[in-house]
Amino acid sequence: MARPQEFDTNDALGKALQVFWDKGYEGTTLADLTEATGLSKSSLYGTFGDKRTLFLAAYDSYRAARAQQMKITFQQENARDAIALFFAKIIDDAASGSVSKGCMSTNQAVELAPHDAVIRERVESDFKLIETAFADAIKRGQEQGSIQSKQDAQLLAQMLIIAFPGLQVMVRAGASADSLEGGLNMMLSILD
Amino acid sequence: MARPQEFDTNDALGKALQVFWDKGYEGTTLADLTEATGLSKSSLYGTFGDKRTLFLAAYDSYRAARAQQMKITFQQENARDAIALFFAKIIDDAASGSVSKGCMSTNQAVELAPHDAVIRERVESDFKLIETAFADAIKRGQEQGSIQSKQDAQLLAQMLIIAFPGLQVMVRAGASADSLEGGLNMMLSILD
DNA sequence: AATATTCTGGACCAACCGGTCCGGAATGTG
DNA sequence: CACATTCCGGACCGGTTGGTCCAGAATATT
Repeated sequence: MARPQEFDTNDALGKALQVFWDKGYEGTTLADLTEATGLSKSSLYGTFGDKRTLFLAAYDSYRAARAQQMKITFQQENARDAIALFFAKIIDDAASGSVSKGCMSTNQAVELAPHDAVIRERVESDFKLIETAFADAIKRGQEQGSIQSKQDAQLLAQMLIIAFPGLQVMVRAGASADSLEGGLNMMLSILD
Repeated sequence: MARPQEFDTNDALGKALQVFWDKGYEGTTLADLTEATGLSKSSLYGTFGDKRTLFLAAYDSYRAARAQQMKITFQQENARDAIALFFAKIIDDAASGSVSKGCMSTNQAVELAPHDAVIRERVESDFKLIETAFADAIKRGQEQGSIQSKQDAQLLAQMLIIAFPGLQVMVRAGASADSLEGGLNMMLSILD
């Protein structure tokens, strides 16, 4: 009955996400988005609504994907390895040749969160999710013996959640993997 | 002979800085700047040049002021106290009622540094300066006994320099002082 | 093949962007 | 008091912004 959509909605959302992730909200123009997705303004608008709505959709897809990735990472049997792996992946991002975009939630914590309650809520929720994953992993590690420190799991998680955006900012600013690994390992050594 | 400037250049630069610091580069319009400084476009332009030049001047004044503050903080006799004080000041920023702007270099690491070599150089230089101050303080603390850890001072400094932007991002995103203190103290405990 | 429906490209829009410029106001000097 | 000099408000500019809209192309159904 109707003409079918010629493009893949999810694919277009993913392309838009890459731009927002890289350039931020303000730094991204509609021209950037049409170029990246290959769509015209009207298709973009008809499908996703205005710029902000598109941004939120893209950001939410990012958040869901990252949450899923994290979940998988923390399924690692050895809890201490899981935590180390989680951070190692961030640093790997710095080592890979291409320009690193860091973590979008961290970027948004800086760009929009201070003046946009909707974004701030999402950012806080993301950090909380990670902190909880840390805390759970630490408790598990303390039970299984992979984490020998008897320190309070919640406090240890609060320490790690500070390191997370720290690393992400460093990666986005162009720090080398080498210079980050040393400091990270030192911090993780407190788990032993 | 000539009509004297009616405004204080440094004062105007400071006002402009506040806006850039709060809203970022892209998020700040010339209208914001004229409103904050009370100057007209032509005065702003004649005194400081274009937006980017003004931004760099404001940013550099920020960097100089912060470097000076840091220097004073690290003059604290007890090296371990100096480090703790340095971080405590960041968290105090979160506790003070007004909206926290975080650290401008951290903000710029996210906003402009990835696509602007000039800014990136400044950001990297700032982080390096802090890392060096950490390393020096740690060595000093190890000598004087205020820092008991025998770990390599450089590695410890690399750990702390990861925490720095981490805390700043958290503060800017609106984290409470309480939730940050625990994690911070845990990290600092590695110095003991 | 005809048709109804929906997609899509690009013209179009008002508002705002950073930046320029000029004419008049203000002021220190002689 | 007159003048040279500098400051400064705001008009003005071209380009870009996010956003709207419509005419025509494309297609699943009948």
